[in-house]
Amino acid sequence: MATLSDVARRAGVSPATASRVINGSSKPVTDELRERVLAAVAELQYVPNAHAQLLARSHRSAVGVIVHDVSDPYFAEITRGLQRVATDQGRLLMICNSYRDPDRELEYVELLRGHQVAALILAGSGYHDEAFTRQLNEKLAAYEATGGRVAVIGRHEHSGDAVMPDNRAGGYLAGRELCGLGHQVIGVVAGPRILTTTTDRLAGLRQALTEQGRDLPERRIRYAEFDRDGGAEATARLLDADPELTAIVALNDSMAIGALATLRARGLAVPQQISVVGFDDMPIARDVTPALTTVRLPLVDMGVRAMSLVLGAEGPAPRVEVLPAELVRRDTAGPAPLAARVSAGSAPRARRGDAAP
Amino acid sequence: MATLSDVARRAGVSPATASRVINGSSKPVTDELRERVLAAVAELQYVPNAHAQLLARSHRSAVGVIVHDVSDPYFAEITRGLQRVATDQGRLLMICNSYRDPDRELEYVELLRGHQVAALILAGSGYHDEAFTRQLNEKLAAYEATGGRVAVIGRHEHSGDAVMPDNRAGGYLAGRELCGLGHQVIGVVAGPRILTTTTDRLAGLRQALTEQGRDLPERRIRYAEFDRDGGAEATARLLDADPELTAIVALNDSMAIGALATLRARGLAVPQQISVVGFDDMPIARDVTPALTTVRLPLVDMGVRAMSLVLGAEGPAPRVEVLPAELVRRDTAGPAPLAARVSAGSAPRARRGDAAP
DNA sequence: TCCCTGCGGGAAAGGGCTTTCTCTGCGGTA
DNA sequence: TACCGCAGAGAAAGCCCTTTCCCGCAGGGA
Repeated sequence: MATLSDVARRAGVSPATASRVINGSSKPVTDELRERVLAAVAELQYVPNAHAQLLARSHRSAVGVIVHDVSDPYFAEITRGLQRVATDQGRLLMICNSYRDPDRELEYVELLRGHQVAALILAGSGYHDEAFTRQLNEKLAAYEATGGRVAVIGRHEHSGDAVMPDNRAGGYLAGRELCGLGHQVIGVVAGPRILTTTTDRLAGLRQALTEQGRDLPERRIRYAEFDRDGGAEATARLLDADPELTAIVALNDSMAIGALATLRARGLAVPQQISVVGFDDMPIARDVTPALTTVRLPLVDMGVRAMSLVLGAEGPAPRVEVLPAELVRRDTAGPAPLAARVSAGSAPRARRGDAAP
Repeated sequence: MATLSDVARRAGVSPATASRVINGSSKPVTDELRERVLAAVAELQYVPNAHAQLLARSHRSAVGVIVHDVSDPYFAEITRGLQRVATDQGRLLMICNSYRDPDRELEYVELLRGHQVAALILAGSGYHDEAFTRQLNEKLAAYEATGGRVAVIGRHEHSGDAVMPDNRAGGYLAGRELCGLGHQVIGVVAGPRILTTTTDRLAGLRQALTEQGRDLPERRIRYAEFDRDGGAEATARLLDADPELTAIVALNDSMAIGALATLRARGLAVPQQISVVGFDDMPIARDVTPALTTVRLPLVDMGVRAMSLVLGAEGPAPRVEVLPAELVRRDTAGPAPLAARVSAGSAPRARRGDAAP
């Protein structure tokens, strides 16, 4: 690879001058030398060694992002938001997939710290795991001690800037909607129970059901991977255990799509025989048939906020932004089948104005 | 940030020794010193500066990847394949989204070169654009001249290692299927015409239609963005211009999903009134209703091959691997409506054994 | 006893760049 | 004429590591 001194030699100037021309330094350089340097750069196809530059400047510019999986639409949307702000500010993003493996998450924190990122964003749910949480916080604290900025998306036991989707309120919304439609026996297709996302959404849902005089026993909750196949499988187990189910809440849209697949395979009509509510409102939700009723989270906006937080001025106290969830009514949630309503007694539909907790 | 000399000082050893301990050098170090160094590392939460390391070692290890958009399922699948091989070999991947912007693609080649990547993979279609192609090739040549390895996925005017989906054969498969089902008037929902992917798929399709005595006039092709909304919009335009259409080929699955949305909105039954064939077989294809008939490309495998090519031994001549396309019959393609068949005369269904061109 | 060998450790030379500091030569002012 | 100031260029000191080279020392063979 051609180096800066190659360029300088070829142009007949010192490396210092070459560097100044190439980086558009404020220090003035005569046009003649400038020309010569530029010509040498072109002839040698010179590209500065990024590592040498980063080493020489103390300026840290890149931002590290740890997500569960960028190709998962949930994170793809968040990443879009992150990217937008980063690009506007001329920042390079280093994106790492943890694939929901806590150890890998820890490793990536180190890796990104080693790469001298100016800030770190942890997107994706926190874990219910004491030991992991402690380790993560130690690492983050060490990073912050050296001037690194950190923001988390979703609930983590980290006391710093955070943007959080209101998962609990979202769960509540889903539950209230189904109660309002007269459903009595509601099953849940849930993600891994170690994720706070799962437990928060579940808590909101449970609260809504309790308020409406229903209950949500553990046997009507099935935990599985947070993806399409996990949803399909959990739905099958749910149906086997509880044939009188009239509604299913899937704790994310991928799982909901898996649920729809299982229901279709078993010949159950949605929403006539059984209703489904998803979570997240991924882009594909409107394109499945029937179109998915789901709880929308402002994913892109979450990314935008998190990146703004981390690139903006440091606040005196940690800032926490909670972004609201919103119910999107499409075609997978309908009134409970008459038989079920009559036998169990119907509940009035919740009024639109009811507030979430 | 703590540096290596901080660690060395604290452990009471030289930086050389500290480095040897930390990197597990083959040079022996007494247990006593080793302990002291390790302790210092833990106390200081020391993480080596990756840039300094990369500068000091001449060893280049990371691999650069330029895709159109990782969150597009097409590239997500390819990336999965790339990642798998890279991870196995302990390589870091730097993934950049060009968002189908040629200039950005050029920029990223420089960026990655600057980051001293050991190899470069260009995933995503080539462009029909002389000037761009020349510039790209210059940059790639410069990179290869310094020992960099390059592989492309998809057709590019680059004479190096390549893995290519057989887009043309795929288009042919789609066309033959629809002709076999008796369709006479077939429309195409195409991606940007500047992409080789678009033109290759179109060429195969046209060949199939021509062989079966149909034609494919330009007015039955609508070019739009290669995504869901592009597909929806192109379908609408197609329908407006040619109401007697009985089949639509969408040149990728995202567009096909957009097409289905438009057809649903207009109350056209798929496949009873109109058939749809997609392309790529993205994961979601089986979950839309009706499930999408499409042309499958071995996306993950393409990624695996490309990464293997680029990390394996350098061949004497450029290697080109063509991966076959395969028709996946699901529920969106059915026989042409009787009225259309009778009025236009039906063609016999193609035999299964027919070879692609 | 002396020399050689080999082990464990440190000194120091890069790696490619940025940036401060220094130097030269010129025009302008007293 | 002497001096000052400044514009424009270069020398050189880092940035933080890795790795080669070298050195001192202990043990073994002659």
